Amino acid sequence: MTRQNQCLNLKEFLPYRLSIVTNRISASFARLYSEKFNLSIPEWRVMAVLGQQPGLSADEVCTETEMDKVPVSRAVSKLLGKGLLRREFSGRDRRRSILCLSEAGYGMYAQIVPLALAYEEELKAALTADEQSQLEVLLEKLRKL
Amino acid sequence: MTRQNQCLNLKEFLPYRLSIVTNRISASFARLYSEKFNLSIPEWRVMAVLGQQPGLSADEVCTETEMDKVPVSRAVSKLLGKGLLRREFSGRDRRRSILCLSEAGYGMYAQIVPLALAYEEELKAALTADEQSQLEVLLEKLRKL
DNA sequence: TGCAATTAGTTACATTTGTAACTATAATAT
DNA sequence: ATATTATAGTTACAAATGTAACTAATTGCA
Repeated sequence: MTRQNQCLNLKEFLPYRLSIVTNRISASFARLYSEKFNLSIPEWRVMAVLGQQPGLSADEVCTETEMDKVPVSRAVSKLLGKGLLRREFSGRDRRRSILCLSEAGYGMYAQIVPLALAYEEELKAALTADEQSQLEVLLEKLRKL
Repeated sequence: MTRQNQCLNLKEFLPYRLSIVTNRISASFARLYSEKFNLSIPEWRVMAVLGQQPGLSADEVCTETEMDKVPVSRAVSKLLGKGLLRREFSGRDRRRSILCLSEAGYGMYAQIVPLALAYEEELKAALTADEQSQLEVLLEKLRKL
């Protein structure tokens, strides 16, 4: 048995390739909003989900974004501190928070969304229409694992 | 102009979907080797590249793995401490390190490689042959961005 | 030669992150 | 009713990470 049998070609290894590509994309998109708006990745994620679905609890933000509750809690308190978020607590269950973007938060969100969409278009522009729909299918299949 | 125009559907947003899928995959693969062999992700990456290409310098490990030199330096010193790596310094340029897996390192590497390949097979098993080759093409195109 | 600029790698410090413990409220069971 | 368990969210502490400063060796060039 030669060493070749026990060798892994990292550059062809699927999890590795996925993470290289994804990390690059995440990082360059993050630069877009962190430089201009001074938001961390978790902060942006919380804003993104609340922009679309106002009134979620912190817990619902966790499930929507697949984030842990600790980073969500920290992002929420930072966003509250910056005045980008409003928080109430449910009357029925006083543990449960009700989170919405504030006016300032919506203003910032409305500025970031076009940047995000433009960035996505830029990515898609590198792919043919067929490849774009293939990517949809592939991501969906891998997600379901 | 309605709010809908400024709204981003996070679940359909490409960078977001990519990062969810990739992070899940990375995390579940990392569990495989971190639980059994107590390796961090950077440590595994360094071992993986040296298993394939013995004798690289730390700097070359950086370029091969797309890691920063600081995490590489830390991973290397941990691996040296665990006896999984051997290090010499080049005679021609005494700054330059020459890194190889030790016997123990090869032993561990040889145990992890089959796990890695099996995990990759498991991922690929969720895809048809066509989809597998599409994924190759897509990753390559996105990488080149 | 010798002095500035580069390069390889490490260290220090601040920031981020993750795990686990904790508080407060609500639901469940006896 | 009350004790137990579960849930929402926060806090504390340890570990990981990134940026920038640092050391040591080499190169380039005047």
